[in-house]
Amino acid sequence: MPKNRDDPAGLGSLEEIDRLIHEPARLNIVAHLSVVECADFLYLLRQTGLTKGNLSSHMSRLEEAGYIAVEKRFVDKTPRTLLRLTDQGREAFRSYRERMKNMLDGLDG
Amino acid sequence: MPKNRDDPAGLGSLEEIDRLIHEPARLNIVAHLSVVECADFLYLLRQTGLTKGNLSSHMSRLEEAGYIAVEKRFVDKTPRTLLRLTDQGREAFRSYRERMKNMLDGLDG
DNA sequence: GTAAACTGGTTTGTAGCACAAACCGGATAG
DNA sequence: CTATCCGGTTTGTGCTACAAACCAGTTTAC
Repeated sequence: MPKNRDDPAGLGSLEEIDRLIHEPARLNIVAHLSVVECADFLYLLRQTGLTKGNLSSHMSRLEEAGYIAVEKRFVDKTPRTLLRLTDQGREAFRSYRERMKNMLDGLDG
Repeated sequence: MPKNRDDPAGLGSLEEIDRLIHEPARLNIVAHLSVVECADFLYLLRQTGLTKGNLSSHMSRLEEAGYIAVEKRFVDKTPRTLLRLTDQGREAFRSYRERMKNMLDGLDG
């Protein structure tokens, strides 16, 4: 790993951190999606512990960024919103984890 | 590691994330301090790439939280500000890293 | 001298954002 | 008909990260 005189802690990667993913609420959402492939609004609501409004707005932000795809359907007359990570979102998350891990690993011998 | 039916991704720890440390600018500062034990303002300014105002205000927040100790001295008629992690700050950072690592490790098999 | 520029920061103003409360359309219950 | 629940969205607000402006003191130029 590159860790030279000007970057003794190997922390250069911190400057390029993706804040859209770094935010805990969204990190929570994205991490859950990364493991289940597809989840509905209510499932994420329970798992993340977010409020509905919060989940909704973070969902919108992730969608605008192209990190998740949102599909709204009706099942038995009631709406159901399905979320899934896009390839772009999956890659962004992979990259985020890599950076973060590099930083954390670089610190404790 | 506890990873039960209600927390399939082992993400419970995200709810207790220390936002004071999680913020990239401060994570940057704290991580640097964790590795050098003691640094002055100008060194951190260069290493972190923050502006002076930014570094100053984050420094204040970390100090108020008791995470760092700030010592202001005069050296050759010019002011010098030294920062170092307190035991509390060191422990908070250790805990942060642990949570973060657990989460990241729990995701990629 | 004294004015101008530099040094080592701090304070101030503002734009953005996370959060929860209030809201909303539709389905179901009484 | 009214009320209540379901599955969310929109709105209001308080916080905060950020950089620009500022400031006390020091060195340099003249």
